Amino acid sequence: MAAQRGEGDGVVTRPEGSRREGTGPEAPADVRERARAIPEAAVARLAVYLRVLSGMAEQGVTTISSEELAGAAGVNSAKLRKDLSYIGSYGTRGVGYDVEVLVGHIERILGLTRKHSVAVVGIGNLGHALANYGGFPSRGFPVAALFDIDPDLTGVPVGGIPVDHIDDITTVCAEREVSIGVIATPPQAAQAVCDRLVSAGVQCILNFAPVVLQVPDYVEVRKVDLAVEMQILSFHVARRADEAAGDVVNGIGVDGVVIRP
Amino acid sequence: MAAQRGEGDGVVTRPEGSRREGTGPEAPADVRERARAIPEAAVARLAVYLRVLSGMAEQGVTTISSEELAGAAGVNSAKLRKDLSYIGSYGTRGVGYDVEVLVGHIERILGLTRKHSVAVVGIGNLGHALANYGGFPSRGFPVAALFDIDPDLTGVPVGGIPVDHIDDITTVCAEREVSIGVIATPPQAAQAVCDRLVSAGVQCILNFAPVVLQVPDYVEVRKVDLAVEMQILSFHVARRADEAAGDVVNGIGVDGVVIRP
DNA sequence: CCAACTTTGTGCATGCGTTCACAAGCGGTA
DNA sequence: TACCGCTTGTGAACGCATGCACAAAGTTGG
Repeated sequence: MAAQRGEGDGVVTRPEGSRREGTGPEAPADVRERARAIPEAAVARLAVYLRVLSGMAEQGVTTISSEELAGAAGVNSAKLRKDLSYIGSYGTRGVGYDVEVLVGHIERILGLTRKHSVAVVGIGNLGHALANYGGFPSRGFPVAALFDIDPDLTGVPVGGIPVDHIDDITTVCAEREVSIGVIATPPQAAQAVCDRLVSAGVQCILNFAPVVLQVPDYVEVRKVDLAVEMQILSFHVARRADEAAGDVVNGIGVDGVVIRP
Repeated sequence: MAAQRGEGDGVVTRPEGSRREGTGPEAPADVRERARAIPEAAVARLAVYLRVLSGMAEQGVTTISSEELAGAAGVNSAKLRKDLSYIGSYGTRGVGYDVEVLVGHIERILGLTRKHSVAVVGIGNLGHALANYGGFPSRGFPVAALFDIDPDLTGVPVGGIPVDHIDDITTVCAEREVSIGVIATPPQAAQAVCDRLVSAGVQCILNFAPVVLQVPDYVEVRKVDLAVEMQILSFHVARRADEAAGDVVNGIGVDGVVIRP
């Protein structure tokens, strides 16, 4: 047990849980890796900054201060500066940041200088919406392939891209160099689809199905779970209702539920 | 069997108030406040546990250990137990958790004992998908209203719900007691729609538009930004490519892009 | 009824992420 | 050129979340 080990290893702590691999010897954290050790939370915000900056650039803004950009992105200016400091020092003290320059650097860090072909699996309501979503191609994520298990759908183009049968995932993904897979299937099918994508070499997956996917360590999964989002909001609604009611009937929620055991 | 939300069980363990409060010369930790002090991250995970547990219940599982549940939810078992401890002590040592009981308590905490009517604004591709999405009503989030700015759409039902004009948001939302607003409009319209929802009394918003919404403090906003998700994945793709390429040609990415100037 | 075994609940330590506060650096101005 | 005001970049403090390890509590078997 490496209890008192304070430095050196353990740069990335992934959720261990149930992985399919044994405790394989990970790639040792090398030096270059550390330079790239940008907090996950910061990466998400960088994407937001990028969008704001792009909008600014379109409006002809050439320079922006951390205070302004932070306001537009909805964050604290200190946090913004720290986030930007992870990618380098590209501001000018006393002036601010050059919008164009910053856009370039963020795009580089986020890997947007190369195209990332996307495959969408599951052409139901959501799949249709995703296939037609203009936001993907316009931002460097061309939808290169669509898949469904329904033979009636295969061959029919959706949003200009023909639908292939799910059995062809491996070959089609390899051919079109798909690097990101989007799962928009019913929950029952999600894990199987995920497995196929992984065996087709896809290492990044965006999962809309309400299931917890089991993947090897080297695969990156992000999930968008509408039910979870709704329930988080529900929690806040309830909290608020309790607050309001709690002032009157201490300890008892509006619907009679005991709040404070 | 045990009443899921009986009024009688109120007593419940009140641990000898030995929670940490010595460190804080702050305001005396409000008691009711504590019940509410569930970390945001834990709330999100509770929703996941709930889904897993519901699935277990359907399969006839009556009891589950923290280890099993944690595995199915993709988290560490210690974290799971800590998350559950935030909502109370409902497990049995040596045995595990009663699935039904746990489901009941999580639902109560998440506020799922009451219905939360949802309004979807913007009936484009995504709006259609959301209106037809079965996951909402089945989980206690009935879609009570749809809105769009296009007069051609108003009146036409989508997924069984008629579309109202966006100008009627205030009255319709009040009538149907909408508590959660979903914004699926183009980015340009999002802030205006948001403002209307807020003035209609909606305090929780789920935003799919790629903009940072400005709202009063008392309004809770959660955002689902596909572009950001894709860019985070892109970041990981790039990081990986750098790793691979960096070992061979230091500083130069596989496609010739300079990675570390 | 006791002993051995299982699993929860939680105190504590660790590490990450956020915020504060300020020195360093740069442009403008006299 | 020298000074002044503004803004960046970052060291350090703080707070929250995570993971570990174990006592407490309950069950099972003899």
